[in-house]
Amino acid sequence: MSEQRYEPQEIEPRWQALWAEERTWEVANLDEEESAGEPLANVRGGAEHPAAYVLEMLPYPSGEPHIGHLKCYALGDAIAHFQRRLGQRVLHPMGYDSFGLPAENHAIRTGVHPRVSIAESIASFQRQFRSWGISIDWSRELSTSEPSYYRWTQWIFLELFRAGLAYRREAAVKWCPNDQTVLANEQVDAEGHCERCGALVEVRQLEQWFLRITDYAERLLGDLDGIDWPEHVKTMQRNWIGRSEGAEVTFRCEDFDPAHPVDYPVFTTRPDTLFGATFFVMAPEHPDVLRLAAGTEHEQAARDYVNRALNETNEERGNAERTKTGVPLGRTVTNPVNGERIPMYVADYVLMEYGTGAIMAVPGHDERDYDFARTFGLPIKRVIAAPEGQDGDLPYAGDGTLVNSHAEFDGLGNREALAAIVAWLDREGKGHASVNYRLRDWLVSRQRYWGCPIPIVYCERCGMVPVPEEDLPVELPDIDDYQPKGRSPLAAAEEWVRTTCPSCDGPARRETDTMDTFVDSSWYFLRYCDARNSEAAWDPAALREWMPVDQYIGGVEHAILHLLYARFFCKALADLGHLDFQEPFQALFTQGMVTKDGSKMSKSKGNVVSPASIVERVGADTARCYILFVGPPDQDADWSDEGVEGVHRFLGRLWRLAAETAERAGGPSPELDSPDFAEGDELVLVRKAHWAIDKVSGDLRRFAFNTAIAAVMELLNECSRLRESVSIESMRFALGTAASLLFPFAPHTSADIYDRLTGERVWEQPWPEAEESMLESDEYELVCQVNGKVRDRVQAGADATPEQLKELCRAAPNVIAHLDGKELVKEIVVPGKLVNLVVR
RNA sequence: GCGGCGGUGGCGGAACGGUAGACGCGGGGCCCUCAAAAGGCCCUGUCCGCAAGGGCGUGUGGGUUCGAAUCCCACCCGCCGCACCA
Repeated sequence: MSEQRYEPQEIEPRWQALWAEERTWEVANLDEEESAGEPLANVRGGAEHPAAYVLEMLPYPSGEPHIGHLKCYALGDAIAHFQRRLGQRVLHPMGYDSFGLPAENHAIRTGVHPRVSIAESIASFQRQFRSWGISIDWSRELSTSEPSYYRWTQWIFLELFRAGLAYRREAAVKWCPNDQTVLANEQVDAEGHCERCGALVEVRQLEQWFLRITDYAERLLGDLDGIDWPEHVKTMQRNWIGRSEGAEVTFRCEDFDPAHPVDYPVFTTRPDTLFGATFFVMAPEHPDVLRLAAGTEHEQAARDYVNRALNETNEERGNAERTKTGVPLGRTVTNPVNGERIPMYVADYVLMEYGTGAIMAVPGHDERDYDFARTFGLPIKRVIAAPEGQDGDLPYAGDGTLVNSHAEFDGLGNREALAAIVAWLDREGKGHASVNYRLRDWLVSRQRYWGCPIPIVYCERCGMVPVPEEDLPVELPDIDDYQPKGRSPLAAAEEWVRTTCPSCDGPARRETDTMDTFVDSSWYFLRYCDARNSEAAWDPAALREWMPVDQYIGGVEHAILHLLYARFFCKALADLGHLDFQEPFQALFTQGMVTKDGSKMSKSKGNVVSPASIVERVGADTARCYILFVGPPDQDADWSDEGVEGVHRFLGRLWRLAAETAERAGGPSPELDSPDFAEGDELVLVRKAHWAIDKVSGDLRRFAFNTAIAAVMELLNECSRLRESVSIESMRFALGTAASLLFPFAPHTSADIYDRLTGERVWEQPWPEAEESMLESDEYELVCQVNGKVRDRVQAGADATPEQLKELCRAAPNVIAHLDGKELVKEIVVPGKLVNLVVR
């Protein structure tokens, strides 16, 4: 018998070539399949089989894939394979998020067109995905920077524009004075520096494009309840949306111009403390601040303060620890509930973006207002008394009884009073119940080259005009100079910019900003369903077949942005009649990071593990199994080369024992049935195989890949232990089962083993089912406890009655020793497990 | 500060309220070999003991229970997210 070596370098390319040749993982849409006549290999009976959509977040193709990609796709592939073998038609596509800053920055440095560098990266990603053996339907591959894709990104933008969901507005944006460009939020570090050049970022007022995601705040919040996502991701989204219930209350300013009083609404979550308002504060950005201060003794001070505040970074302003600053405006407003005139201030602790940009200050019951009042010597009034026995020191933010307010409300519990005061305000026309959100509209314009052009032209006569659908895509022109100079590099492409108005044929200019890349990735999962459609973004029938995504997989770093934007797109598109579902991702799995020596892999730390080198050394199956075996996939995992070796040894042992068994059996034979009349060691091994089927199936359903692989290891250990004492048939069954179970994790090795043993294709086999009778045995080890401590173990029959079990336990030698001279108080029997004797 | 997650051998990690430490790594011993690599077999929480066996053990302190890593209360530590959001 020849000694055989496990050689993944030979095995893996062989199976990859077969899968590529036969296009094994392609699935057709049902309508295409009917007309095409020739069903693809893995379309089993078409419509009879339920559709499943398994999707990993699409990669940003920069350089080469890293270990995090390997983990993500190994994980998704395991799920996709499992679902296929459960009889589902599985859509498992791949694409590239290929617009974006890294490619553009590379172009600025090297002069290489982003299209060229992106194409190289994509080629590298494709090569590696194939070398990892990921079961991808390549017929649906897409790249967001291709005109055939972004044509539809533009179409969606125009749909949103027509619905009023895309609009232009002046806003404060991040501006880098060195690079002369607006920056994406994600390009500004925590200290407010430009990620690229390190300059301190400024805030500028510029007209920008926004998407009206705030219209969807309530639905984005509410619909979280109906989707199967990790709780922490839902929590993050809830916090980000930041819903607050309260009231809008109007304060009137009459001393600015008594003939024309001005009303200033404020938002408060505590209208019950309205009687405690002793001053009023406006944000420095509030448009009326300077007008109010004009002509008062505070005019200059207010002007200086506003200027200083506007030039401060968010980081400085956002620091709640520092002493409160502000300047009086020399004006007063009237508190609507008691007619008191209270002074107005401007202070930077009030934010223009939240609520109305002005607040009523209640220093007795709000910590920030309290700090401000202490600094400026303003009155602090208690209007809520803490319950008996509780520390009610001011500022007191807890519940209690209203005091010092008004005869009508004093003595009420504050929650009750809140409702009563809001009702009163409503009746008097001075306020109403209101809900506020932290969520802001999504700024989508970028003064950047490598992005999707915004399909709008500006005409002197007609104003802002959408590009007609038949003229899409507005293609991104080639340019020579990628350097941003305070406006989009596209603005220099004069020939491209100059155009004619679609509406009046007069001279017009194109929008030169491009879209945030998060727009591109907010709908790509829809395009996969009908990726080659040149007539429309998708055929609604294709979406009905596949959407929503049954299992989405990716990193937590997208917990808010991408996942929130994609949800918003679906809701908006559904409202416009393009979709008939509200949520894109029915279930979400967030994978943990892969670290090295406990820290994040990075080039500067020199601790980067390259998937390509691992695959070259030990094979893709080892790499994939290791990364799933090392720990629960939602947790961070530390890369260990020794651990990789361990998994490699396991695959080698499995493969060698299988190859040897196949040889001993005289080559492959198709039947792989569970041997019927096994006994002794035979039975032990066959039972172990059925146990493994049961264990791996359950573990796969709950994404416990680490314990699933461990179960196959246990099965192999049992095979090794019993190799001399069991029949070739039992061994074939056990090893074939091991390969079958391991296929979702180590597809090449498993396919090879299964082929050697049976001559059949493991991916075409249905997922094995454990025989119920094989999961029970007629004897088991009964644990005998005395006072909850294990004292002995004895063999017990599966059908023994509780009485018999007690009897067995009492007779166990070491139990007898512990019962000596004690009084038996109680006997607990857990059939199949243990007996616990309680003694005194 | 608010919210979320976590704390188990030398290490990664297992464990429907029912045998704590599966599986793997690392370590030790042995076999094969002229030797090594590769491979195979055995041991491996800790302390006492020749052994049989026993004590102690899941961040800390309490509680519920016949029985707690698991449930409850209080606390300590670590990680992540948000943070002057009225």
